[in-house]
Amino acid sequence: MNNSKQNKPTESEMEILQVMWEQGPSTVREVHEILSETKDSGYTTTLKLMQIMNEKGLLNRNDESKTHIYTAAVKKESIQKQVVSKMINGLFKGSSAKLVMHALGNHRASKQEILEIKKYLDEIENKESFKNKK
Amino acid sequence: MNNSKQNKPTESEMEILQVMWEQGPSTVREVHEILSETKDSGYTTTLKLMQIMNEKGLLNRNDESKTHIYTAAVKKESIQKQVVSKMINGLFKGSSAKLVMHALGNHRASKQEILEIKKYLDEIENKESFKNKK
DNA sequence: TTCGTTGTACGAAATAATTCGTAGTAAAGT
DNA sequence: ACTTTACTACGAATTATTTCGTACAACGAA
Repeated sequence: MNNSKQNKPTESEMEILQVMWEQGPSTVREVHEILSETKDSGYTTTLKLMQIMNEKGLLNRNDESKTHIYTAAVKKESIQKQVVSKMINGLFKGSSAKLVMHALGNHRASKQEILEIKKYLDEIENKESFKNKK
Repeated sequence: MNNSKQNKPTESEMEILQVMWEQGPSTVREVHEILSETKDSGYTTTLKLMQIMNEKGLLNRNDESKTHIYTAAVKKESIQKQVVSKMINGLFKGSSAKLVMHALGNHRASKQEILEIKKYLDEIENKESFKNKK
């Protein structure tokens, strides 16, 4: 069933996943090109990493043609969830509210975003009271 | 100047910091005791880690008495900020709102917490419009 | 004083993660 | 056909992190 679980990506693997989520299916060269903008490890390093990630089930690979095409095998949302959870439980002792305020405190959100969040909060509240009524 | 920067704690170091923030100044034994509840490495492992953290400037140490007393040398808030920022920039591409909704989506917040967040959002909005008026 | 207990120090082994060198292969140019 | 170029594979070196064994010092009890 959940094959996307349990293998939590390392730091470098995360960097690669982030590129893949942005770019969609890519070759090693493409990924490496983007990575090089902010990092200076060699091409074979990226290659090796992606091979490992394939073994781990983090990436899928199509090797029909000589130049292989990789695809993210884990959903961004699932990793986000994993990371956020860990953070709430560890650093914020279970209080998502604390995390939320920290997030908003450090990265000023636009008016537009604030509205969205409020709307979202309303939805949650409604769901809550609905549940309580049942 | 900023000696609390640059040395980002490793995974295990974070665990120790979390204990220290909860408990305040502690001995190695005290920290280790708590850690053992969820982990099974030996006493000297914790000791070594804390010694390293002291060298790195993550912990301060009072060694007047035979049994040394350690204290967190970095503020919880500063590490939280660091971690949250990294996450927003990496996983959430700069949108704190996205992170916020993920956080709230995964960890149901209490009515009380939701109110707090709303209040906080109002404050932000006000600050914003104040700034704009100037 | 002599033990047993509780500590620290610290080298070094074990493990994890990252990085690269080198070999080999297919495709494209000349 | 030969050379260059663009790939993959993969072992192995390097570096980072975690873990522990062992030595030794201080302290309190017998």
